[in-house]
Amino acid sequence: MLGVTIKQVAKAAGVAPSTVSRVIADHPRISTATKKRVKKAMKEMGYHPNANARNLANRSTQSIGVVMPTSADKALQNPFFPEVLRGISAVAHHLDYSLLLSTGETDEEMQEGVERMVYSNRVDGIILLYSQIDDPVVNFLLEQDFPFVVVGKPSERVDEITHVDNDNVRAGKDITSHLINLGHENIGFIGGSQDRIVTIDRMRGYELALKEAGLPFLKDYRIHTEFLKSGGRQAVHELFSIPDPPTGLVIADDLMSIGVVNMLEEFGKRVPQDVSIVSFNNVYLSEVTRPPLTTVDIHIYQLGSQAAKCLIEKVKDRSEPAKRIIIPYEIKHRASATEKEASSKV
Amino acid sequence: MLGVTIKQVAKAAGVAPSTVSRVIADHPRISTATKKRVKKAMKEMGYHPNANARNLANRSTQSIGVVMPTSADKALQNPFFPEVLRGISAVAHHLDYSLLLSTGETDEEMQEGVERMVYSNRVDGIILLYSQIDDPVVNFLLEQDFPFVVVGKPSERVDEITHVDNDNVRAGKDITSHLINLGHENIGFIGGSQDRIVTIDRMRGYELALKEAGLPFLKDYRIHTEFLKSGGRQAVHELFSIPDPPTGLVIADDLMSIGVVNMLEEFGKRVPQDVSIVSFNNVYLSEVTRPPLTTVDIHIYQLGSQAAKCLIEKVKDRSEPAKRIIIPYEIKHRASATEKEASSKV
DNA sequence: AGCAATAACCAAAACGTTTTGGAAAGCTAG
DNA sequence: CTAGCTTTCCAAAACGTTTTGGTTATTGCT
Repeated sequence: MLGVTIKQVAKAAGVAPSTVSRVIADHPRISTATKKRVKKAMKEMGYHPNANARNLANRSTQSIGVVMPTSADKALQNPFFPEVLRGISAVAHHLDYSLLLSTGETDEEMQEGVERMVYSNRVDGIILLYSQIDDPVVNFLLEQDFPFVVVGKPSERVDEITHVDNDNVRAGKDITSHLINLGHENIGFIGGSQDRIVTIDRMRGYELALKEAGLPFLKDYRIHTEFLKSGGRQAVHELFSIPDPPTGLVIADDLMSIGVVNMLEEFGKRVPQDVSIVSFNNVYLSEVTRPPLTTVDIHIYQLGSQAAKCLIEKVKDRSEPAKRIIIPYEIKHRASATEKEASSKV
Repeated sequence: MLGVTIKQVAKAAGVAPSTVSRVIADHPRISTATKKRVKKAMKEMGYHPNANARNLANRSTQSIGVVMPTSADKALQNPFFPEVLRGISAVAHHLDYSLLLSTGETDEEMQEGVERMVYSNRVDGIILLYSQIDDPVVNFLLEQDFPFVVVGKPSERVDEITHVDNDNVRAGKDITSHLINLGHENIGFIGGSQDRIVTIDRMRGYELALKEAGLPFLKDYRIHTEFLKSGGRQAVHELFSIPDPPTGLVIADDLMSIGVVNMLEEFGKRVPQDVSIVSFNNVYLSEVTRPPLTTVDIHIYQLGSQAAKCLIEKVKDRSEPAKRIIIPYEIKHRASATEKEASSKV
C-alpha cells in the first residue's frame, strides 16, 4: 500500500499528526501507551515517512554526495573505486545516510555535478575521491563553506580541509628502501598523471629514499604516463635502453605494475629475476597475478569508511574542526621483488 | 549566497512566486518581458531551486537508484562496476537525473536498502546491477509495481521485466566454437557462482557448442568457484590431474582468467602453448596482461547507458511495456588462444 | 462604444513532514 | 477545594516549491 501519509495514520490511531511524528522520533513527551497504539497503526497501514517531506521540513537530506572522476585517468577502471565505495557505503548505511553519486568525464562536468548537488540542497556533504592540483571543485566548496572531505591529500590549504589519506611519502620511501635493501641501486619510478597528488607524494618518497641511500635521483629513471598502452610501452622501452637500465622499479599503482610486468617480459626482461617491482594499493589482483606483487596495502576500505565517518560528523556538527586522518599502510612482501641477482653484479 | 527562495526572487522582480516558477519551467503563459526581468533577478541573487521542495510538490525525485552487490562475489572488485556506472551516469546526467547508490554486504542489507529507497520515495526507479536466481528484491519490486530494470537476465518472469543484457548463451557458444575451430577437443569451463544467471547462460552456450561439435559435456571439466584463491587453486589443480586434461578453457570472467593463467604456469602449463584460454568482458586489463586475453567484449558501458535510458523512459511513462535490450558483443582475438599444438597431438 | 476573448499575472492550496506554542487533564500539596 | 505542576496531546505554522482557479488588463470585433 503506497502513499500512506502521516495524517491517515494519525486519524486511524485517533491522534494528531504531530503525535505520530513524535512517535517516529521516539520523543519522550509521548506516553508509552499511545506510542504502542500509533506504532500498531503504522505497521498495519504500512506507513513509511516520505523522505522528501521530511528533508524539506528538516532542511537536511540525510545523504552525502560522492564525486568520482572518470576517464581523466583511464586507469580508473581501477578496483580502487568499488572498494572505497564499499567503505563509504558501509558507514553511510549504518548511520542512515544515502549516497548520491556524481561522476563526470571532464573537469567541467564534475564541477557542474557538484554545483548541482550543493545549490539544490541535494546533499548534506560531499566526499571527493580524488585530489589534484589547483582543483576548482575544492575552491568552490571552500568558498561555499560546504562540508566536504577528500580522500587523498589536498594540494592546497591542507589545514583547512579535512582529508583521509595514507602517508604516501613515507610509504613511497619505505617501499623504495625495501628495494634498496635488496641490493638494488638503479631504481626507476613509473607513475600516473603528475597532477595527482598521490603520484607526487609517492614519487617524493622514492626520491627521499634514494637521497638517503646516496643514490642519484635521475630524470631518465622516471616515467609519467596516464595510461599503459602505446605511450607507456614506448616509455618503458626507452627506460630500458639507457646505458644503466634499472634493476628495480617503483610503480605508483598495482594495475600499472601488471602492465609493466608484461611489457618487460616482452622485451626479454623477467620479473623478478632481471627486474624487481614494487607498487601500491594491494588490490585483489596483485595477489593472484604472476608474479604476485610486493605492494603497499593502503587499506582502501578504511580510507572510505573513515572519510564517511568524518564527513557525517562534520555535517552533524558544523563546528568540527578540519581533521587529517592518516590510515596506516602495510607492505605486503610477495615475489615480485627479490635480491639483486649476482648475475648483474658480475 | 545560499538559501535564496523563490519568494525573495519574486519580490525582487516584482512578481508573484508562481510567476517565477513558470519562468523556470519556461511556461508560455509568461510574457518575454517578465521572463527576462525575472531571469535577471534570479541570476543576480544567485537563485537555485531547492530540489527537495520541488520534488515534494512534484511527487517525483529526479533520481534513480543503483543497486550494486558487493562481497557476495568478491570478484566484484571487478572493473565491470566503474564501467557500467560510467554508462549509467552519462545518460542520467544528460537527462538531469541523479544517482542514488545502494550496496550491501549481504542479501538482507541489499533488500533493506531497496525497501528504503522505494518506501520513502527517494527514487523514481531502480537499476539492478546483478541478477540471480529467485531474487527477493526483484519480487519485491514487481509486487510494488515499482519501475526497475536489471542489467543481466532476470531468472524468472523474463517477459515482465525490462532488462539489458548480452546474448550470453550465444556469446558462450561462439567463443567455445572458436576454441573448437582452433582444434581443441578437451575444453573445460570455469565459472563463478552458479546462482548468477550470467554464469549459467555462458555455460549453456559452452554446452551447446560442445554438443554441436559432437564433443562430450563432462562434469569433470567444469569448475564453479566464487573466488580464486585457495579453493580455486585446488580445483584447477584437480582439473588438470584427470586423465585427459583440457587443452582449452572457457572462463566466465577476465579477472578469473588472469588468476587461472598464473595458476597454470605454476603447475607447469603455459598459456597458450599448452592451454588456450578464452573469457568474457574485455576489461581494460585483458589487453595489457600477458598473454593478452582472447575475450568477448560485452560493451559494458552500453549495458549501463541503455539500462539508464530504458529506466528513465519507463519512469516518465509508466505505461511503457517491458523491454528486452540485447547489446551486441564482439570477440577480441588476442594471444591467449591459439591452435592446438602439434605437440599434444603426437 | 461595448462585449467577448485572450493575455498576463496573482493568491492560495497542496505536497508530507517537523516543530512551536499552547491547552486540557491529571496530579500534588497546602 | 484550589493553586501550581506535570504530563500528554493538539492546532497551526513552517519548509520551498508547483499548480489550480481566478482576476485584472488588453486586445479584437461588431
